[in-house]
Amino acid sequence: MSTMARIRVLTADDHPLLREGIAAVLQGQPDMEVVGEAATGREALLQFRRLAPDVTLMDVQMPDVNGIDAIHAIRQESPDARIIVLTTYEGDVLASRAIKAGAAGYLLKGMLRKDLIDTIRAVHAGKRRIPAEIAVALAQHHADDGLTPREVEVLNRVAAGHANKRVADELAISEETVKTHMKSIMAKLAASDRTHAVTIALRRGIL
Amino acid sequence: MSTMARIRVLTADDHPLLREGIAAVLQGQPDMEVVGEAATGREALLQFRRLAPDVTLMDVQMPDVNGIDAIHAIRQESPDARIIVLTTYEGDVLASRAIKAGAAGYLLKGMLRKDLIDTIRAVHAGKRRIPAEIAVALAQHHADDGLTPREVEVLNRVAAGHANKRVADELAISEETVKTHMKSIMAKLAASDRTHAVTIALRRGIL
DNA sequence: CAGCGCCTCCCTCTTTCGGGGGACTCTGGT
DNA sequence: ACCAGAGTCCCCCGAAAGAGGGAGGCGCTG
Repeated sequence: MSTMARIRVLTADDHPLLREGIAAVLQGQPDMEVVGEAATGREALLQFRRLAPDVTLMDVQMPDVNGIDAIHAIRQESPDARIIVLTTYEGDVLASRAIKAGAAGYLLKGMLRKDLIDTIRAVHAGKRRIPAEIAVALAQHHADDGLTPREVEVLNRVAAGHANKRVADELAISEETVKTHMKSIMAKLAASDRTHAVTIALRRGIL
Repeated sequence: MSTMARIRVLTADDHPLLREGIAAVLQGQPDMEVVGEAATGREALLQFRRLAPDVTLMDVQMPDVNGIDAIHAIRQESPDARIIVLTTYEGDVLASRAIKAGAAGYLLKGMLRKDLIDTIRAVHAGKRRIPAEIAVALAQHHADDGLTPREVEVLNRVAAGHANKRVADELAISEETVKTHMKSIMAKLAASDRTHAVTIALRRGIL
């Protein structure tokens, strides 16, 4: 046991109390240890470079640089980095982005200690661990999510209460184009009107 | 020291990891101890009755019964219960409701260990601890937002993409009345249109 | 190079919103 | 007894939104 190398874990979360909780749980495990902590995405990247942890637990919503971008950055430098996303369920879009960014595991903060340590061990062993509820959500919306950058830009302004005409002026395009974008947004999200589209987008984490 | 009674704390949060973190922090303090945990509002109420803790740490968003209602229920039975709300910042409405429900403290999950133990000690001593950022948010939207139950009902359906006419049918009132409600909703939230109203309501935690 | 997705623009027509009024009940509190 | 707030209903009217088309350019990839 003492000769066996422990799993070195880096935790990245903007909630100190949660990091404390993770540390407390891992401290009770003989085969793992927290070697570093980060409160922002930028910090996470720096700490990853410095420590080269075996497993990284990464929150998606962090100040400075968000978790998704941090995962991208880390995996660009170290394509075999083992990263687990740790989050309260924020909508399927964030989940799917995290998976696409290269996360090997997805943990909900509501999960138990056992799930945490199981997932860490599994991911460290090179496996992937995506909970069923997330997988289902991904499958359900696999085809549709894809709003284009322009569409997101339009929807953002619409959510802010801007009329089509005003959005058109802001983006320096014609009102007709904005209406075209709105049509395709509502079709993609299966929304009955612009208000519904905004509701869906906010709940899914698109906006 | 050993003769001094310790502050008995109950934690209510649906995130086991966070409860673990709190427990870990309090374990390091000689004058406090976690005597119970709850994962839902209902559990929190039951545990409170059973344990009569000195201080209760309560999350606002929990399954079953939410934190605000749980605070109401507890303070109705024990008006001198000392309760601290613990949450990720969800918008000022939840904060103000929690304060009104009788919370003596408001803690953000992003806060440090020191803030946690300081607030617990202060609240246990009968003081109130509301962070400046929350106080400012409360002052800005001074008199709460004050959407009436009926208005929330209307806005909920509007958020779901229902036209005024349809909302009218669902609530068995005339379309004119729905329009009147929408006018007052938009005025209260200072929204430029229905879509903006929904955005604001979702971000503030009203919907 | 043909096709596809993205972005852009235009037209018509109907429905829906939203601003501006006013007005009637009922309730709870001063 | 009175007044404020909530909830209801009604009017007019201009502006916006949405459903229905069509259409062209541009960049990427098979």
